[in-house]
Amino acid sequence: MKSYHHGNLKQELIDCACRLCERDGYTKLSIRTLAKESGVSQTAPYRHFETKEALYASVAQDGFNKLSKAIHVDVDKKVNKKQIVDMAIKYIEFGLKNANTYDLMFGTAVGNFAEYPELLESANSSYENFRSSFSQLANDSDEVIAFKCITLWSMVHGLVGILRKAQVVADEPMINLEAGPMSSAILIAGNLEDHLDKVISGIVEN
Amino acid sequence: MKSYHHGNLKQELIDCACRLCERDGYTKLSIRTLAKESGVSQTAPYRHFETKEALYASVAQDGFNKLSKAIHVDVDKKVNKKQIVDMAIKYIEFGLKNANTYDLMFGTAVGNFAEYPELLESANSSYENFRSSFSQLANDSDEVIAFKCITLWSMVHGLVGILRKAQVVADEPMINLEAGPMSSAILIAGNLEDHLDKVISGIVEN
DNA sequence: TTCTAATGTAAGCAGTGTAAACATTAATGT
DNA sequence: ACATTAATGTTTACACTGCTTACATTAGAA
Repeated sequence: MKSYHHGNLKQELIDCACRLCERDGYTKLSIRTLAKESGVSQTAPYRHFETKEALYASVAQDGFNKLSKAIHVDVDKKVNKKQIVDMAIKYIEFGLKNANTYDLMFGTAVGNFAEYPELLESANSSYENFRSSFSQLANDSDEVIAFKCITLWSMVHGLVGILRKAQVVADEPMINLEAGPMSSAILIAGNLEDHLDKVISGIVEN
Repeated sequence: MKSYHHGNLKQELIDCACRLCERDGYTKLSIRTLAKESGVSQTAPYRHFETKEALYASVAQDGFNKLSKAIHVDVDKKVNKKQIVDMAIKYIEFGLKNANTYDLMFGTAVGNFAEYPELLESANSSYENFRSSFSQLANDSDEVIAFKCITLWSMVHGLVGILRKAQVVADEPMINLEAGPMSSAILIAGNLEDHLDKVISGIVEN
């Protein structure tokens, strides 16, 4: 016998939404199916999410939290270039393995992060994770650190996008590139570490 | 008095779709309003586009054609680094000024370009435009050219994404960045040419 | 214990993509 | 020139969507 009140609906909706978004892409997600999945009436989710965008925001937030973990570098030991390269690789792997969630985090489905303070916080926290690694690398001014940081971020972010467009599937051998534009992305994919090492050297050594 | 047959419906639908997609974002576009706009019944578009995705493909194709024009470099004169920097700037400007169309070109709304040969052709042609400039820059092997090319592409592609997330509005002063993550993107935006010059030097000079 | 706010349900609106059956007309083959 | 066919348009309808409104239940505060 189930009670009238679910008890933990909000979290269950978020968890379920994260799963479905990543599996089918966020466009396929409907609030109704989500409600059904949680065994609740089709309008119940609206008690916890004013709009569908608000639900997306929660999924995106969860994505940023996972990204933070994925790219985390132990800052106790002194940070060197190799660790930055590792972080970049981790970032790219995250983007490729969680492609649909990544869309939600960096696409336009959530228009304005400022409307969702928790999401904004998580996003900024991911950025801060990224940034703090740079801050330990050299005695740069804050501005230089920020500059290097945003340069690398846009670099890896772009790589995620291009590698996906080249139809690379993360945990498969890098095949099936012939049909897509930018097939030469395979040149990078096949030498990702070398590639990043080279580019990051350029950024780090100013 | 209007005739039963429209005469030029397909092209009119594409033109209208391009306009509306860029104005409101492709998610807001409905086939019905598109049909109404062209003064035709709500299912008439299906005689020209099997699915909504096929319509998106046409809009994306148009986007790639425009991109090709935007980044075109006169290859008669010898290509130098400055021209590559210019091209990169043109690319980024295109991405920021045609943000919604850009989403269609590089997002997941059109899943597999191979299903739309004309789109694939236009996309590859844009890439070829990009590539040919590099091929004139130095006596590199095809592989090295492809490598440099895809490196720069992912770079500018990433910048477009990050600058947008930082809420930069292309033809406005670079303001309103405080609320977004990665606000430091302004550091790049404010020095775009310098930034690109530096990064491109690293790529070009191997 | 009573009252109120939080959380759930039921019914329904306006809008969507798209399929099926039918209407009109342009193009084509004899 | 005429008949046939293929292309292009319309009508109707289905299943689905996000979301609103009015109402039901219950948990927690007064």
